[in-house]
Amino acid sequence: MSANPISKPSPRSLSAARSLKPPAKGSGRALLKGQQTKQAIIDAALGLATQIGIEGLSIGALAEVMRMSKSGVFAHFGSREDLQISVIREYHDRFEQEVFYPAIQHPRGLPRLRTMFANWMTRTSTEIDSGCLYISGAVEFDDRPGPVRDALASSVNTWLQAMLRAVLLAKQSGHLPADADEHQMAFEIHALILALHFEARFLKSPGSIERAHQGFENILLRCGAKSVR
Amino acid sequence: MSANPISKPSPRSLSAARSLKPPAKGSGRALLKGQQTKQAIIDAALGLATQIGIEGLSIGALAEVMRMSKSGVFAHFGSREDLQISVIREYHDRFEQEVFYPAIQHPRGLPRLRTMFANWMTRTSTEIDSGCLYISGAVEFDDRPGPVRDALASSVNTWLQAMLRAVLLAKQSGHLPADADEHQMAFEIHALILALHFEARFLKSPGSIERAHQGFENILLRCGAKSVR
DNA sequence: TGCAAAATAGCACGATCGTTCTATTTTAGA
DNA sequence: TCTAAAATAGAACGATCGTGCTATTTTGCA
Repeated sequence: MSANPISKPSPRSLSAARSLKPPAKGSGRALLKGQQTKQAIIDAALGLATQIGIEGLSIGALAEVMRMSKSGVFAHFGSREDLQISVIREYHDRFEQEVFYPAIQHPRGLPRLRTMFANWMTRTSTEIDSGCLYISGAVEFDDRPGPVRDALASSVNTWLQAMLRAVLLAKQSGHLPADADEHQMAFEIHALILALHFEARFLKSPGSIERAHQGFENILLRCGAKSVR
Repeated sequence: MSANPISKPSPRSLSAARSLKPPAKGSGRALLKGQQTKQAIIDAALGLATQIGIEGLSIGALAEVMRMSKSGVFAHFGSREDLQISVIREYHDRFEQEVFYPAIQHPRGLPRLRTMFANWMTRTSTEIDSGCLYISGAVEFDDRPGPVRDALASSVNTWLQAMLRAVLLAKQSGHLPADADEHQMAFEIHALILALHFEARFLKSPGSIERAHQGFENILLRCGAKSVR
């Protein structure tokens, strides 16, 4: 809707706000103790969720990791659903920071598109040991309506839209021929990431990263992309 | 290992063996009552598992669907793990019947490869309302070792190997150029199926089937496939 | 330093989970 | 038809789940 396809960076998505250091005197409003632990809980919850899934996330296990009581953890969230949504938001913010923002530093067109894909791939292959919340979440909530699914779908769509826009910009910059189908390209790029995740993480088959990268180049090649690097 | 990349059809994978009719007099060994209900339980369990996942499968819910007692259901399996593995085997058999066997009726090369992909796509898009056990299972068990994961990975690998072999045969038949990279092609084909499942089932975005089909043709086009239909 | 407020702990609840045990019913074959 | 075996039911178990409720502790500010 707005000019920026990914939501503007909120204060809490900055790494400074996520630190557990005592309130920095000079930096505006400091986090109260409660907010600090809440953020720490969300961090731990994200770690658990990327391993066992959003649905598998349990308050008991989370409390054990945090060395807190169940009710102590629970009190920070109105319900389990709230916790799940908080985790999704946290993942969204990190995804933004690690994949999207670094990419839009590059000039629009193929350079930016290439960086986006590279960052996305890096994140996916980093997650070989931790799991992608968007992918596992899609499987867990594909026919389970509710606010958690909505939050998940919203984040995924936001990112896919950003990707689509990057392809479109490449076309408008003349890096791609005018008859290139940006939707088709975005679909195929997304497909490569999914295959990378599946084959690397589940099947543990080597060479998946190289194949995903090659697949990306194949798409550009077929579309007749100019040799812009 | 053997000549046939997919395991030979076992008697129990035939649809006749899955029917609940009283033992057919003339057709060899009839199923005992217990085996019939066991098969009916597995059928119902597969239905549940494709909706809520293999891990989400619970004996209580299954008993309710079957209108049986929990212990009555449980007695057919030594454990929940056994039930889960039985469900995976059932899925494997159906996948074979609906995707693999019809395809190898076609002449090797592009015709067979095209049929394989078409059947695979049909199954995936049929499953828009039920979920693919291989995909959801991969997410659920990607870092959870054990016999269930092993059974799942074995089935998936068997099918992917069959797919790879079909690509190789297309190359050997001269339908694809000699320098075509069959592993790369198989990777990209798998990717399209995953994207179809993700976008159609989770995002419910229309046109996914057409895009997956187009993606497949793009792969063939890029590789310089002969126009064999 | 004292005090209200915020954060956390402790406990209990009903529900559901997989599993085991023993009884009861149903089946299949002589 | 009779009977041993197979199939199913019923009840109970310990564990874990999310979520309230009420103390107790800790925090931040006047």
